[in-house]
Amino acid sequence: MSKKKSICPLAFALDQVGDRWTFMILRNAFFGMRRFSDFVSDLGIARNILSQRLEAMVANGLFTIVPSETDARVTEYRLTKKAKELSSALVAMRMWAEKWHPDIDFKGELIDIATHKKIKQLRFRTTDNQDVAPENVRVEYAP
Amino acid sequence: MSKKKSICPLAFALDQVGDRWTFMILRNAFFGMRRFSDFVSDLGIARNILSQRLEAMVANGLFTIVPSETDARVTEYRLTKKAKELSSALVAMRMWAEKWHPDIDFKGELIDIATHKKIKQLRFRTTDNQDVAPENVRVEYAP
DNA sequence: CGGTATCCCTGAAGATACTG
DNA sequence: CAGTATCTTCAGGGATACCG
Repeated sequence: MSKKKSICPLAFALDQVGDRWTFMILRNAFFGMRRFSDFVSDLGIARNILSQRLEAMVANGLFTIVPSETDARVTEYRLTKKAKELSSALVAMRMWAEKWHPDIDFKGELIDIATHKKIKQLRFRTTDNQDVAPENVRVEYAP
Repeated sequence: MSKKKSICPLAFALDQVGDRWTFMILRNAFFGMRRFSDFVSDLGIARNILSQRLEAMVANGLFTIVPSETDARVTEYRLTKKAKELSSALVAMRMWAEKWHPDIDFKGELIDIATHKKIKQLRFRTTDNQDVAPENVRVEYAP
């Protein structure tokens, strides 16, 4: 490994969330998990490691620490907007896994909370709001 | 670490592409890279590690090995459809990085190859083709 | 060219005990 | 409860030499 300041956005993103534990922590957080001990017991992660990850995630603006309103001794890790917007990437990975491994019995389904219908595909939009299929998206470099 | 057969689709996906090198290899492959030595020299990855990764990726159906048509001695790693469809997830991560770190000078831009317009947002669609914004997508569990 | 076979070594993860 | 502080282990990565 050992990459310094990479100009690749993907590498950059991976610097922040490319770690396996970070992903799993995020996943649990998306499901409403907010407390240190809950992460420990659910993920089976060592306390010191979790501590490191959370610290980094706070530093990267993925979590904000908030004292619980109900119990003063309890601290809550709340997802920031930045973190929440990463869910699209996780959803994309989930859809991919479901599509290519239909044999596996995954739990849960992606739904639109407004209409309650199942999510089937991912799309993109141009700056002028035109629909674009994923396979038509490319990275282009200016000379 | 140490997760066996996890029922979480995200964990499952990470088992296949959750490794840093795998991500970078994929990225390069999306840009047309196909040969062993090219990955070695561009990524700076150790040969044995690259070998391991490629082997796993072939086993997971991300690459197919094809003898080069131009040079018989050369082997090509070609992305499968499965791998290509993962690009959506990478694009999502790229968009996220660009949005939240506009200060960074990332190279290249996402464009629609049909109209050549810039890609701005990611959307989803329900099974009956209705548009859904990312923030309205949730995972729901059946009792 | 496209790997395989070794050896080494570091850094990340785990376990555990302790603290505010 | 939510961490911190240590200690230890081990596997993953790097370097290098070699092979078909």
